[in-house]
Amino acid sequence: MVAFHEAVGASLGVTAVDQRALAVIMGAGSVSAGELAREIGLTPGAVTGVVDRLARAGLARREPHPEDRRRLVITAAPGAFGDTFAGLGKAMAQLTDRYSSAEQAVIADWVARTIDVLREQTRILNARSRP
Amino acid sequence: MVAFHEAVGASLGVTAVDQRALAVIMGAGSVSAGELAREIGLTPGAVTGVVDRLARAGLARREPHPEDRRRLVITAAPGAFGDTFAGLGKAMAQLTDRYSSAEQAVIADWVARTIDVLREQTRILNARSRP
DNA sequence: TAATTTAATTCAGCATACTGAAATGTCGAT
DNA sequence: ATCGACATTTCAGTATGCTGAATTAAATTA
Repeated sequence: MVAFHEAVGASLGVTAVDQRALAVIMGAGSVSAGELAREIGLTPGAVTGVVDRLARAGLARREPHPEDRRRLVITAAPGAFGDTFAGLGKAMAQLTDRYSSAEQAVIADWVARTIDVLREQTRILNARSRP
Repeated sequence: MVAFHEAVGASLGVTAVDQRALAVIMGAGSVSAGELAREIGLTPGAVTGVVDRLARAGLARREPHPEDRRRLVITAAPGAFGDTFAGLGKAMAQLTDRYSSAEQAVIADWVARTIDVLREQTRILNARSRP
């Protein structure tokens, strides 16, 4: 999975950090530059570059905030990963079809819990290395 | 999962490439510096740095080749990820216990097939970006 | 034995992305 | 209307890791 993400990055000209930023953006729906900076642990100055690269790759949009003209509204571009993830989506859909709905439920449960485990372990590691 | 790997890297002072190199080393059992260079797509000069970092982190060993003294025998250090992955291993073992052996079989099957899908999609992406 | 090829390392030069600070433009409060 | 606070960008300086070439050492070939 890590190799796949590296390949996606190389293919689109974005870094690993950029992709994590995009995940944050998609998770939140939309964020400001400052929120993004706090969320991914970078300075505001670095976020400009992150959003630049995501926008250039067609993965995110940078729009003015309707009420506060200092702020940005950063959103994921609709169908952001379109071409890049189309192959994966199709292959995974095909894979899913091999299982009964009961089996799919078990798999979904396991995946959700595995994500929780990874999140927690990531938190622990990060706490250890930058306390 | 990508965030976890980044955290592992930060915690051990190794890069994403280093970790992929380690995966290659573990997969092959042992490799020479030149083989590693070809495998991960770097110049021999860069491989010196990769092995330096892996060795410094205690993840790999650099030993002389018994028959050809120009070559290196690079191996993964026994119990390489020990501390770093101990928490993950324990948590995942606990998670596994929640499922019946029939369910575990379904999950294992899905994971194996998902890995195949990711491998294939990675191959396709890499072929597209560096043809 | 001498010449050539091969393996790994070193090093200068280069590219990339981050930090920290200054600059710009905008909001809210007095 | 002015002042201070805030959001983002810009920019110089810095760190990191890669390439490509030169270097060292060892094996192979003549």
